[in-house]
Amino acid sequence: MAYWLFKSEPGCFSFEDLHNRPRMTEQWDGVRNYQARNYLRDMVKPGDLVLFYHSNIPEPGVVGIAEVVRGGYPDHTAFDPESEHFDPKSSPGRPVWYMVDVRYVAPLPRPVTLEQIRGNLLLARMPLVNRSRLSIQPVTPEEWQIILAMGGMGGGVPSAAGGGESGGERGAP
DNA sequence: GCCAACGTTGGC
DNA sequence: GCCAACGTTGGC
Repeated sequence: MAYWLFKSEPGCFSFEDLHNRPRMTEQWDGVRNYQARNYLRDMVKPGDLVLFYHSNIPEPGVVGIAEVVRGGYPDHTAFDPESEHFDPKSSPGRPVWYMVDVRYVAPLPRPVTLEQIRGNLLLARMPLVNRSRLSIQPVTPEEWQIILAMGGMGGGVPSAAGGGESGGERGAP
């Protein structure tokens, strides 16, 4: 099981939008960067957990948790000339771009801002800090724990969606 | 809206 | 294969 950070511009697709989906799932398509593509195609697996990050806003940061429910499969929006993500280099026979499906899990009680992340030396190696343009990033278990603790979720991710955050709260590591 | 960082494209 | 030009991302 691995951890990831997915970035999205909330004006395009926000964590709340994911929450408001009827089944709270979303196809994470439109990624057009080879390094991010490699992660989606080869590494992102069902059951992996995702930090949902809002970019391009006055206070960017991690706002919630999602879960991967389907691993990498060809991004069909690349095949569609009508799509803004159309790419003639990609075809069903030889797909270039890949997507995954994610499910809403829970919001962070307190969003963790980029400023806070930059301010924590233990998070200095996150790509977010010095390679901010990568839209799909791996997160180490240590970074995961730290960010959840900073967000007021020190006890870990609630097992069920919908986030009853009472009960099993334990001390941060 | 500006600008720095960085990825991609295309000429040679 | 190099490198300049260009486009995009994203913080501020």
